[in-house]
Amino acid sequence: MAGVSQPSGLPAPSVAPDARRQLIDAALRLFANRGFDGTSLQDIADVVGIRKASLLYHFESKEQLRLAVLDHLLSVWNEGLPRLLVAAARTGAPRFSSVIGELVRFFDEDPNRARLLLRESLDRGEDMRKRLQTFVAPWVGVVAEYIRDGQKAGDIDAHVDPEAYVVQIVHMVVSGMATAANFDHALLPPSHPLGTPDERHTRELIRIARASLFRERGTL
Amino acid sequence: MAGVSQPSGLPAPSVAPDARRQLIDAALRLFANRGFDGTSLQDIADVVGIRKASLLYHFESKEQLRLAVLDHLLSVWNEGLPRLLVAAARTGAPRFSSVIGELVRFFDEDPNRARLLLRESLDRGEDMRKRLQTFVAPWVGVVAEYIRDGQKAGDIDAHVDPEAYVVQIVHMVVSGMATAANFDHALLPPSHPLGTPDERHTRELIRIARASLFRERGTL
DNA sequence: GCGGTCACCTACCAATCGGTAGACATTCGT
DNA sequence: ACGAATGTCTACCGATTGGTAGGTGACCGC
Repeated sequence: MAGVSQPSGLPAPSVAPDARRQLIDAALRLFANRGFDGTSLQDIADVVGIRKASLLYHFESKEQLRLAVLDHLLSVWNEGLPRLLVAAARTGAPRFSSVIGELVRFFDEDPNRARLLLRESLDRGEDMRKRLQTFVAPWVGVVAEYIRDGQKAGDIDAHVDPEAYVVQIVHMVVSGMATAANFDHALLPPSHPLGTPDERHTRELIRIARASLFRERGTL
Repeated sequence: MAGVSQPSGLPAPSVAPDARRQLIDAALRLFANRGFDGTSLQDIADVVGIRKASLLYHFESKEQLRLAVLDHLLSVWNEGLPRLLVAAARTGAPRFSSVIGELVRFFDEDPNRARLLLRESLDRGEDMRKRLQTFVAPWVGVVAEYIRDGQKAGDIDAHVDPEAYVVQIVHMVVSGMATAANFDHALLPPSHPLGTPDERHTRELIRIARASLFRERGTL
């Protein structure tokens, strides 16, 4: 039935330098946009151009592919971490701009990252909690400590709850990037003197983060 | 038009008057927690205690059940809208507290609402965009107008982009409530002098919203 | 030349998916 | 009392799912 259209004798050796990598990339994109349950192994194999059975040669199960995608994402995050901590080592407003800039950049580079993270924490909260505890919690602690320094020095509002503040901002960035295209474009007029919905979204995000942090109103 | 309740003309209620309602409730919970694709009609029927075929008597397809769940959710939202607009009709700080309080309450009442909304905008952004445009955009406009009044009166920061601000805060509330249990508990220590992670989350959310809105630092 | 491993393939499987057909019982207006 | 809805059931369907079995060719060190 359903005579599978065997395209040909498949003469192409199909270089396939890093099929594994290609599969992870395709899976990231599909998982992020359709969800884990909404994506079949067939879908992923089709994108890469191999058979489903060949996919299962590289990853012994769908679950393990999921883990590989997540591991890959977190390793990319870890690569960028030093740069972020360097940014956090500055002082005052430059520090603020640098840190939040690095954060935004990571997800702006590929919004699928934000979508996947959001989906994972919806689908498998328990697993995600552990991962966040390992990969993000220490970094949150570092930034929170910088905030406490700022509070002692007097340039950061004493009412700020450092950890909770960082978590909220991260949350805002992640979920914002994940659904910005849908959410903001629906609620913000497409053309406006202040700019495109995306621009207004990002600008206001940074304004909110800054205005709710420093004691004195920032000078833009 | 979708007649909500028959004007006493139809006697029809009969034995299982709320099978439909039960199914919608169960579907909301399951869709919110496992996603649409991660939930089978069998799962939903099991929760209610009927057979899958009986479910399909009430909803002619899974897709229509999805739409019914969404319609129900938005009708509940619409029921609460007047109260929210009354809150918005106040002035100054009380207005702020009332509005954001109503918003938080809606999702706090049942966090599945936030989870479902977030999932829908990830899974079917296009559809969600239209729904938001119909049900939320007008309300965003009203609140934004109030913010503009406040800016003219001088008690709200002139740098605030009214629409973008409202969207950001709504975004923060929705995605915050949707994943609070996982996200915050992972990154905030379970016991802390400032309170539970939930308390700190909500308190900081409101602080951020307020501090980034008013020109003068609010006095709590 | 030869065995082994790698990376892919075809062909298949049991389970589950959303959905249909039709029997059966209860309740209703007439 | 009776026919018609209404709501539930059992039994089934074709398609798709994640996963397995086993074959084939290219390339490797020896």
